[in-house]
Amino acid sequence: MITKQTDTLFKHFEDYIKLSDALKTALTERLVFKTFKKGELVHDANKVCTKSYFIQKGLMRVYFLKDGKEISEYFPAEGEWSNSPRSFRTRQVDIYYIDAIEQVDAFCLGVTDLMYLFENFPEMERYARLSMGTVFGHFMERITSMRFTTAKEKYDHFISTYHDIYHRIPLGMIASYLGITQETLSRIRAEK
Amino acid sequence: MITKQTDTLFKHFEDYIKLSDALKTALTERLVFKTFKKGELVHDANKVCTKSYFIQKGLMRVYFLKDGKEISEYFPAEGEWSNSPRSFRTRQVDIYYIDAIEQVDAFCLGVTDLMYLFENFPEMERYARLSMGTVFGHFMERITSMRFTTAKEKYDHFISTYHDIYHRIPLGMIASYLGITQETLSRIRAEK
DNA sequence: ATAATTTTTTGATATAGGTCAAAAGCTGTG
DNA sequence: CACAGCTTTTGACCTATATCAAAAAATTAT
Repeated sequence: MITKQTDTLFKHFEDYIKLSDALKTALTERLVFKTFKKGELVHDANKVCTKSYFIQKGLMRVYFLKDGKEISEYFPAEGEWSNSPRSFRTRQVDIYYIDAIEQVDAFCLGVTDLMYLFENFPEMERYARLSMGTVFGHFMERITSMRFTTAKEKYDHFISTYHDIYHRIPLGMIASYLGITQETLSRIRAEK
Repeated sequence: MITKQTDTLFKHFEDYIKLSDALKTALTERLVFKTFKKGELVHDANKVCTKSYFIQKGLMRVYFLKDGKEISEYFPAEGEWSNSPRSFRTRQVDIYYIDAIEQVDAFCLGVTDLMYLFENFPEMERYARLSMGTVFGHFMERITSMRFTTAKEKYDHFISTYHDIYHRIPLGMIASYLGITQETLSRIRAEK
């Protein structure tokens, strides 16, 4: 019998809470291993997001459409959860699509299963609260950085927060994430 | 004996969880009523933020300094908690100051008391997770809006999200919140 | 009230970065 | 390999918004 490679995931949980064997089992039973090909759609904005993916390997992109153009919202990577946050939370459709920038290995957890875990393992509530706090902090920092006036400053901040993965993301996607044109970003990269 | 006016606060909690009498009592015992005069400093960036304020009446401003200028981060108002998020969470200093835009009535809850509540009332964990989700949603929407190209679009989005209180916030503070100059904002308001 | 201070508006000018267009560089497929 | 379809770069030009400066309006203090 093949054991699921849940090490990374458990390690992630243990950054926030102590994992009991019972919770480990309950999690393992509910996680479904899933892979996505490069470019494959992970979540469609026209549907309610009922699944959250914990990325083991690879890189995704959360984006939305504005005037027909794809605007990157953020890039979930190894060791992070990926979903359409509000849709997953409120069970309503939202504007975000998710696709795979690279081939992805992930564990899938459905809302219903997650709810079961919240009901039966109070420490899951704590995990969610604490891990959400971390993400919240990143978002705040990002808002702060988006007000840095020049495009160069925005790009520099992007590089520093995404230093491990920025070279794996196409230029055009980074430009829309920063709210600048790809021409401008290309010029910023050229000088220096 | 004077009863604390905890109605608004309890109502806020009950948007997310059912409040037991025991939790109500535990909360009431730990909340300290506090007022701030207009312009008074609520939190100093040079200190660790150990208190969270639930605003009953009035308006605050969370801001930081960039090149000696005050940049508004957001404006906590009636029915919301106000603190320096990362400092409160990590017990380290952070860049944010908080002051009162108007005279404020608030309930103060210290970190230690909050920790006690998390330890003894699992439903508090759930409350925190869920209410944080709401705030998280607002932040995401804001990041999306910050990429709207024109200053006018940013301002329109601000008006729609802060429609109840935008007229109570001085123009200069709104401008720095949006990342535009106050001259530009003044001109936007003038036309139309 | 009157003065003092702060906030907002108005004007003139400069520039970062947008738009449009086209060339160059990559990547994958039969 | 060669072609098709992307992605990135380069160039020319233009516009929204920043800057700087000063007047006007509003708020606060004496």
